[in-house]
Amino acid sequence: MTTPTRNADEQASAELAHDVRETVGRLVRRLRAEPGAPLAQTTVLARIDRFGPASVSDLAAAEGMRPQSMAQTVRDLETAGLVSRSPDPDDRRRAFVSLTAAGRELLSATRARREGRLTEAIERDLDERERALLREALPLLARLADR
Amino acid sequence: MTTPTRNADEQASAELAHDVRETVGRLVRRLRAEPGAPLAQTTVLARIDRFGPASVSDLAAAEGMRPQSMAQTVRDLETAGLVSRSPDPDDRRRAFVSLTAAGRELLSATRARREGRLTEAIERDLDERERALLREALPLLARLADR
DNA sequence: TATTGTTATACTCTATAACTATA
DNA sequence: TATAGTTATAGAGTATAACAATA
Repeated sequence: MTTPTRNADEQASAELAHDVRETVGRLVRRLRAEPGAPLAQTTVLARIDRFGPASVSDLAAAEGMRPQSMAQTVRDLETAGLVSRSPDPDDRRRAFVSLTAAGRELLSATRARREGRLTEAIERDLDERERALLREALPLLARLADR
Repeated sequence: MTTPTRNADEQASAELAHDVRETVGRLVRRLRAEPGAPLAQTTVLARIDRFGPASVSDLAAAEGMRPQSMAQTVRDLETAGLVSRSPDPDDRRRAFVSLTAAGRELLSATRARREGRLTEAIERDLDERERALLREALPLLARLADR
């Protein structure tokens, strides 16, 4: 028999793990259900707008997904005319993905609707202390994701 | 032109929203990639184990998804022999979903592997202060999901 | 050899629509 | 009428495998 403390800690961590899975699941379901462009595409669009043009590999690494998966998302965005590619002159394997005028327009329109309502919810349903708490907690979740 | 403060706040919230989307996306991708039963099934199994038998509707509400979607997950679990149903004698439309011996066994085996490693990561990569912070932050994310 | 990127394919997850049975 | 549940179907999202081109 191990010590009661050890067991209690493990139990607490297991319950926290369950709560993390459930909360994250609920949130991603909710975000996906929002009107407008698909979540994965919108996130990539917002990332390019915020951090600038990037290669498919860079985008994949930033989102923590496989390059093949990101290639699909970028292809869909390109087909929709929301991004375009310009070859990297220094490395002909690479290409920079950047927003087209249409992509910027869609992003603005989305933001006029307050970023698919998540931004609105953050402003309306959380106070400043809670927003600060959330800002502190996100890196912890990222650490769990990147372990 | 609106006040600079208003714009700065909106900007900060929009960036927080982006970070939430990205972090949650990364985490759910990582959880899905874990070996063992599919994430959605494991979560339902863990929920029944923690909170006891429940109807499909109850489970759907708890996870914030449609009853039709939960019906699929429960059907898959039943096909795999991990859960069974017992009719509610008071309401013949309803049935309680509970774990079978095989379901309990799978859950134990999963926990022997430390709950798909998320529990392990929580214990190993976070200190007590960070775990407390995470516990505080989860309800905020849930609020954003349930708004 | 390693890296960047691609297409083909398949699986998980979850939604909407349309339905049955019971309350 | 409302609620609990189901099946059918479709779409988003992402992975693995296999490949081509460039470094």
